[in-house]
Amino acid sequence: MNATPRWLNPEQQAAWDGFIRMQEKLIGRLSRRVQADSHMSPADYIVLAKLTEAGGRMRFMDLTKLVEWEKSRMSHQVARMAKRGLVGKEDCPDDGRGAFIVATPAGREAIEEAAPVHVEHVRRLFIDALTQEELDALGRISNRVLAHLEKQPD
Amino acid sequence: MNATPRWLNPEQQAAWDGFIRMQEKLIGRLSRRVQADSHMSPADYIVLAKLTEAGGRMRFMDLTKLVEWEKSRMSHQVARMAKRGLVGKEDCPDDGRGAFIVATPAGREAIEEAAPVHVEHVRRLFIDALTQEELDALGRISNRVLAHLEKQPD
DNA sequence: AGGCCATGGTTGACGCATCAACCACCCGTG
DNA sequence: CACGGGTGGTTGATGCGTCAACCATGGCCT
Repeated sequence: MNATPRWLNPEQQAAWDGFIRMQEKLIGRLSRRVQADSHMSPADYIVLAKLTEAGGRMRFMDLTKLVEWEKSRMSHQVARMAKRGLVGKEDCPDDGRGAFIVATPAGREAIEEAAPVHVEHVRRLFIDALTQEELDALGRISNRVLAHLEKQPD
Repeated sequence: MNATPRWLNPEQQAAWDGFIRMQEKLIGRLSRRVQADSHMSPADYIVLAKLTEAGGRMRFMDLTKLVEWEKSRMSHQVARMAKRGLVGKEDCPDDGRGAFIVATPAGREAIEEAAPVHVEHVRRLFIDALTQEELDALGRISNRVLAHLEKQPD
């Protein structure tokens, strides 16, 4: 309805385009590497990482909140991982609805093997591209955007 | 194999975590908004945008290269979009294998309606969070990472 | 006790992305 | 002409993410 929508100015456009392109390529490459040399999806990776960091046994919803996912996503994810033997589910005695999700030995082994490879790729593809000042700047910028998002409706 | 893998130092880790978190939330929110108020996926959006920018009619592979996708992805995407009437396919007379992909009137209308809404969300969620200097910094950083990625194997 | 909403978690359908295999046609070379 | 390799494009299987609906239990309030 707006006859002259407020398009981005060239600098804004350049920043946005560059960011999008970079983010797509970087994330894409990283997840394909993880997949290829750990036989794990990024989702598998982060779930196992957070889960084992927390001792390898957690309530479903706690884990879900920890990684900031919605429950349905986690439910599907855990189901797939359970089928592949990376985690198990146990009933919660205190709460009839609840479930614990538990890293299996295979799961622990998988993440311990994957983690150093993963960090090495992060370093190679991302960290090594930038100076520490640039990293700091990016960190600050990211946090500003995050803070902004939380104040924003929707 | 490495007894003491080179973990990231705290500043590096902070930058990486912040970036990842920001990127996930931002992209997630933006694509849900696009979906919700244009009934289009981000993939639909970018394909239609690039296609109409280029006049609304392009060879399949040219379009694929333009958006930097792999052909199978584009093939599936175009098939879905064709089914929904956003684009059409035409045979290429000069090259028996080739295909033109063409924006339909419905496709043009859809993108023209979606574009201002999209840019408004980009502005609201991202641009408005940052100063012009920060945008410039992010743009430079993105380009450095992109350049680095291109030199990197894999 | 009964009723009600919130919480914890699952399910199914659907669209998207990737991989690997495949088909069809073009073109250069012998 | 044949044939071999490269290009253009499709297909099917599989896993991931979202949405909406759903079920079961728990906790509160009267």
